[in-house]
Amino acid sequence: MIQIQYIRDNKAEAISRLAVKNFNAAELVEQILAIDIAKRKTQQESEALSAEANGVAKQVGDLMKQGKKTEAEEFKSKSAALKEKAKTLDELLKQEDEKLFNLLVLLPNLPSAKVPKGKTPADNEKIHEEGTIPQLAANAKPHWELTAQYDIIDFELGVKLTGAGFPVYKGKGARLQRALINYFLDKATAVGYKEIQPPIMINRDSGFGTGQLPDKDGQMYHVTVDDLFLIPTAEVPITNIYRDVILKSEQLPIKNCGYTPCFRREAGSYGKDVRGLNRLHQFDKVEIVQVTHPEKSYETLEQMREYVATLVRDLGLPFRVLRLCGGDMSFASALTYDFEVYSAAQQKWLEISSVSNFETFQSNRLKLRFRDENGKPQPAHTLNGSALAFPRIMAAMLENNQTEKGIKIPAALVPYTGFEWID
RNA sequence: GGAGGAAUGGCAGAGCGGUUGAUUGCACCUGUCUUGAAAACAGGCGUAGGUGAUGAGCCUACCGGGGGUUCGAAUCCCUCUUCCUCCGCCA
Repeated sequence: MIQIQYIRDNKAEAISRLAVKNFNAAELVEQILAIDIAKRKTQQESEALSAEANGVAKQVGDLMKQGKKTEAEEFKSKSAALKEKAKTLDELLKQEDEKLFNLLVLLPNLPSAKVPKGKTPADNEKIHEEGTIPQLAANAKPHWELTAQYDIIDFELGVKLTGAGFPVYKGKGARLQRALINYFLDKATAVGYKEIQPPIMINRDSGFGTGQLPDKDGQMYHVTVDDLFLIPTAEVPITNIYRDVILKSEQLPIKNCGYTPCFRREAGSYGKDVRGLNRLHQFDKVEIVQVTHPEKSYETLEQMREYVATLVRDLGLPFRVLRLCGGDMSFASALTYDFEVYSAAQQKWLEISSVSNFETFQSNRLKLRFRDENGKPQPAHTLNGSALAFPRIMAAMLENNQTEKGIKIPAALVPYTGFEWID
């Protein structure tokens, strides 16, 4: 969430920056500032009354000590009257506070200066492309045919057990999945990320902290009896570790990683884009999360981008990196890079990672702060990225590496799979 | 699931209706002393909001969360959460 102080001081700038995200903030900002003024006025009046009442109550105490009961009674009723007045004001203050908060959370994060203008994915800026797109034989198959042919992922069985979008990995498919978990975690820990194994259900406070709640609750699976949510990404629990925490500056940067299954309802998305592994309700992912000093976050973002690039490169997959335009960015992000791999049989680019800097947007919600040089708490910056999301990596690997004699496992993974071919 | 007990500042631990934002110890910071360090001594050391110049100062709120009683609550009552002990069940 954006800090009210920023909006007070930089109204015009806030509006124009949000316009890059195609968000028309003018009216909302006006409402926010109006309520902010009203709220502060109420607060001042209420606090003045409280101060007076506190003074009177103290006098009651003093008089009681001196045994002047009659006089004390006088002050008692005076204090009671003050309290009555303050109560009404407090009621109003509470309402105004809530109203302000409810409006404030409607504002998306401000995009950084580098974010290109644009409305659709077509406006994203391609900043990098590497690897060669394999020329497949004419009879090359999409991954959902390959998985059936080699009996490594069973979509129908998943439908039987659970429903569409919950595939069952079998045999070498399951082993390959397990290899990816270990491979990506080993890579991440080797460059200094601490491995975390978090709960895969989270409460409302956590959902709010990283920005999934209140607005995107429909995208998460909700365990209603306990009011818990299945995580859509490990980002949620791993970042919420630092909710309500004031870090020492020497603790920064914090680098965490974690493997978890991820659950997404993906309500309303059907059709050919969701075929096979392209879009699932449950999938596996290794996530990297960092908490940094505000001055270091963009440097860190580039490091994370380069790290993710090494992962894709080592798997031998052709990929490209996009800087997302304002219209395609998430609500909470200030700058996002998407990684896409080319899935040669489907002949399309599939998103396999998203690396973002949230600046203080999540920190403000989380109350995640660090003590600066002067010992004062101020919000830290949070970042995260997929490193990587498995299903589409799997799809591209299966399709791009298919041969007459089977599917070739990338050399980097062989120590983890224990086999070179799926055949 | 049942029965008890507890939750106070970074940690430990007082306070159980009236200058208590909160005794004290440890940790931490500054100063004196010292060639330097330790020790000793002196002082400082929470968060948020408001006001003010994003200073000093002042005001308000916060002793697990929420609500209540009272002129006044960390202190009394209700409720929720978490932890501990005992019983039951169980991977």
